[in-house]
Amino acid sequence: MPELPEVETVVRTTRPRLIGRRIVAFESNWPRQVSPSAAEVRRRLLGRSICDVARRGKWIVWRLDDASWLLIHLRMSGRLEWRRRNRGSPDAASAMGEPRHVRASWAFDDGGRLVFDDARKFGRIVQTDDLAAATRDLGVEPLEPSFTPGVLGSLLRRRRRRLKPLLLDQSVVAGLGNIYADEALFAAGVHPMSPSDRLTDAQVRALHAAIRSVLRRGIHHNGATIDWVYPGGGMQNHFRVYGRTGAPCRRCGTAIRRVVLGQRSTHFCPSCQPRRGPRRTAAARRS
DNA sequence: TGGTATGTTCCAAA
DNA sequence: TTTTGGAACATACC
Repeated sequence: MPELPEVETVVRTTRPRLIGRRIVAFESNWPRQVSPSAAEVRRRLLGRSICDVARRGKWIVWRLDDASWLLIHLRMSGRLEWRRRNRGSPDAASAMGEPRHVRASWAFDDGGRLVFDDARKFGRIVQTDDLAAATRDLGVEPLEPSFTPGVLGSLLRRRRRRLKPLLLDQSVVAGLGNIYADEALFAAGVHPMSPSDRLTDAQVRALHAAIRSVLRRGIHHNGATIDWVYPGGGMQNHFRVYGRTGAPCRRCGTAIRRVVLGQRSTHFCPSCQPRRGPRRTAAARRS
């Protein structure tokens, strides 16, 4: 379920229940996803209190009272879910709908228990004393004031890459994923295969505004519910291109096309997102 | 059965 | 050097 809006929703909904809580237990059933190691993370977490819950790109960031940090990445299928403290039989737990793929869990001093459920085991849990080092490779935060059209333009123009894979590169812009990249490119009216150094200033400004707009809309709708992984969001009802292959473009009626770029499905309107850029009027050419 | 999946990393090749 | 493609990770769903 995890792109920036979904992660932000998780952060906002878990924050009030996590801040001030002391961690009294940590368990991991899939040590490969825990760094530096499950034992070390448990040793470092036990007894610590959570001072803040934030987000950096697609990472959930817990600040602990010893100035250390716990980072959680949901990757493709991770989710955090509150459970009551497990004190019944396994049957009782399953009757309560215990998630089927619990890979890790935290118990807190108020009796709460948070589980990390992750069918595909791609998720990551990282303990660190150096947040800056741990997030060194992440690019600009697209909703921060520092993300300006000028910044985006310079990020795009100092490379020559196709726009779609570039937007998915977390070291360039942190937080965009396959859904919101497609939606942003549509909203900006630019073709996903456009070379990043060939956009006009107007196109850069449009893409900048589109990125912020689709992410804000995603957050407003609590993210998108796409499959069995993430319930609760409503943004999927507002997609203009993602998952709409063959359906008529809501703006012009042209059938939405799907291509594969960088091994990812890419959806776009061939009419609203022309490869050669929008037609320029004679007046615009003269100016 | 095969294709697809909201993510990332690593390596090879162009 | 930069960019791209493929495989890998692991599981579920249609």
